[in-house]
Amino acid sequence: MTTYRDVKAAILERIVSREWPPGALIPSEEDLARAHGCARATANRALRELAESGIVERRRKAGTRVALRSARGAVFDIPVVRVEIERAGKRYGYRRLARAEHAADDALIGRLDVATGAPALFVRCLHLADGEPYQLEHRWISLDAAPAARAESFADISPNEWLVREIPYSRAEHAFSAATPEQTERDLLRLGADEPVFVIERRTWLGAAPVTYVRLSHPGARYRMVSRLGDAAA
Amino acid sequence: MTTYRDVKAAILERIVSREWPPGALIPSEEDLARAHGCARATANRALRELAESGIVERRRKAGTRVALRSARGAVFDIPVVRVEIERAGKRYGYRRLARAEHAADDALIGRLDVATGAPALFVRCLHLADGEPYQLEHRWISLDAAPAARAESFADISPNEWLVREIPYSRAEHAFSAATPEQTERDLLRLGADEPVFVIERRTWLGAAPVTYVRLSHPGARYRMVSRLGDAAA
DNA sequence: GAGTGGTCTAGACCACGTT
DNA sequence: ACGTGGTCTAGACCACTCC
Repeated sequence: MTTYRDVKAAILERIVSREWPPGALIPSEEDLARAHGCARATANRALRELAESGIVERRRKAGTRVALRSARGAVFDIPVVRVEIERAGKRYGYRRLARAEHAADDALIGRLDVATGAPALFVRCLHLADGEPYQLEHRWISLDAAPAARAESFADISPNEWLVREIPYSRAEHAFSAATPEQTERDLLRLGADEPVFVIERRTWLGAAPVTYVRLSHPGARYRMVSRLGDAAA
Repeated sequence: MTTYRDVKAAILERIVSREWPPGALIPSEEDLARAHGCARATANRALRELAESGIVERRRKAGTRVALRSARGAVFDIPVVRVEIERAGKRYGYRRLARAEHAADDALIGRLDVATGAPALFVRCLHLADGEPYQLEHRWISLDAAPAARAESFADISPNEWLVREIPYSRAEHAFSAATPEQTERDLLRLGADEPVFVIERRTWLGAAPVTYVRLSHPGARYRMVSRLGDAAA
């Protein structure tokens, strides 16, 4: 039986061998199905998945071509920080530094995408690995989207973990950057004089409603964010 | 006609409304198909795609559950730098700073994953936006995988762009980090005294053969890498 | 207009893993 | 053992877009 994986591998093999170089036209679904002795749906799934991972580009009538790829689709997993630390074989530590309820001001509106005066909860906390500062978390939670957060002190559980358990989301936006830490941040993360921070920002939505904005900073010199390996490979 | 998108949206809607909270069991493909009056294959595609974007988790026999999601699948596009600059409405500039052929030494072997003594080409160049340094590129190319690079001076075209045009790849690995620049880098990027760099590293393979390792550094305070918005949303 | 991809259907068989 | 997901088939109709 010819599977869609077989077809996918066969196509990838021709691309890799440069028999079909970047820009080349790949046979139509029907031709591929005939050549491999399978149903058109099978060839379709192979091509569709190759297109999803950016290896080929498809257009009706124009056909399927080997993509001239820049470098699309680096996929990153950002795990719960506790899991990340424990997976590295270290002891996880947690300290809540601050918790306060605010009405949204202008600065927050830009980040959390809520209306003026909307109730929001701010939490600052520190995650430690083997007692060493690992990640500093600044978090704003929309109390409209997650009213249950009002009853939670976050003294023992991090907002990160609580949200994962309690509030789903349907859309997320991430940004990565490098920054020079402010004095407070430098002290909390016990950073060296010239050491930068690696910053992950995330905003999530539940349907149309913004749920949370978080800024996670790591000691830059000791942290690397590595992408999941490409799934397109054989 | 009920499409797989309809089914997907209907499921997402119940997740978003918390009718099916994180951890909840979702009806089986067969039940969903019956409920929506569609074929099982249609329900299957809806659930499969939701699983691919990490919204649900599937296990044979155990069924499909709303995922307890950390934050998986932030997808980043890393475009050709020239395109990135031009899309921002700026004038693109390019300067090749160095080009040299080496046999791979230990340091390179760790990064490029080639054998000792394998021939490699090193290129350093600078990309500018409106005359301002934008990105510094350190590149090693395996001459086994891309022998044609030997004939290319890279005086007028960046290795980035040349590789995209000439050599396909089937797998890539990315890492992002923050770093303190060395003096040379600081000068080339015209960085302020305390300004960190945002570093993107990429390794690519063509089948089993390593193709290239590149380190791209940006002025950290002026650069943000933002993820494509989630595709799961309605 | 004609070729290509996009999708649906109804049925089938199999693999896996929980029970 | 049995229920669930994983996949294939053969055929069909439609939508887009290039010529």
